[in-house]
Amino acid sequence: MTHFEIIKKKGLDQILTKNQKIVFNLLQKSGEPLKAYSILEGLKKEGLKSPLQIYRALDKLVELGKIHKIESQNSFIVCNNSNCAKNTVFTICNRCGDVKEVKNNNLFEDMKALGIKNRLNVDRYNLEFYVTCGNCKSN
Amino acid sequence: MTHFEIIKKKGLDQILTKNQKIVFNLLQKSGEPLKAYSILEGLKKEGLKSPLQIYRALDKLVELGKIHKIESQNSFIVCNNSNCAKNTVFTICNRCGDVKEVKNNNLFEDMKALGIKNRLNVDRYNLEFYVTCGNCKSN
DNA sequence: TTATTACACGTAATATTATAACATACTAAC
DNA sequence: GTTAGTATGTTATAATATTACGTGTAATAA
Repeated sequence: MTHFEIIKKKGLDQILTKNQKIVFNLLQKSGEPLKAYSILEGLKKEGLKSPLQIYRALDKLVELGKIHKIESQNSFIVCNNSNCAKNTVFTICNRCGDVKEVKNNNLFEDMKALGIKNRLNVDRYNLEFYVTCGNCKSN
Repeated sequence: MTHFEIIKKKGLDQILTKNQKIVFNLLQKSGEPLKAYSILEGLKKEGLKSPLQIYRALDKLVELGKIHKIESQNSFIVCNNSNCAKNTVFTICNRCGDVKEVKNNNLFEDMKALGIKNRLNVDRYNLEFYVTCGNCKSN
């Protein structure tokens, strides 16, 4: 096994490159979903200048499963769920857009069973629950 | 009850306007997901000229539940499922991007139960199964 | 009747999101 | 030392979506 293959095998522990680290750290610090161009804004001071630098890092981080893309918002959020295997379950508030990753393990088990039951031969899934969040409900 | 309210109540049977009809018919004829700008291309001959004309029609059709948006592709497809209540379950092929709306009623029941079980107070959900489609598997 | 409201439509300009194309550099494998 | 694989940097451009403003039309309210 070559050095590269070893690193690839490590998956989540793969060593991040400079730009990947910078982008990942910002997302982690934020804790909420950020858009590519707002990440770029936030990282001008780190020397990042072009959208492509951001998108390349984001693509890689998604591929590694360290972050997820919320498609309906074109935003990115740090993965909150060590054993999601790139499957994603989010709640998204209808009113304020607030996003939370659902971590409940039973839910992941149930979803897996659902794919099998329906013979869909699923590699991966993305589930978005549109809800009214607690905050919006009380206001 | 006013005339407008009556029409709104009718929901799926609401009378479509000229542009909404044109866009819906193209989507229906196509049977597969189309993107806004390719819809625009296809409808130049019908006199539609600007993206906004397309987006306005698409927004309304989504709101009425006559079509769905596939967020990860920025594409739109005719709803295939009379009782989906705007809930969506798609299979999306990892390789060729082919999209199919899943119609299985038991699946919708199971999803509903899942939302309740997890106390997520779900208004609506979108579920995307990433698969390798039959076509791509055999090739 | 005359406002007024609610929509639908048309058009131009612009904003936002994402990628193509090309050049350079680093590191590991052979 | 050469090759392959990957990361980086930069400019330009493509693809997706919305803002802002103006017009028309039909239903409702005064």
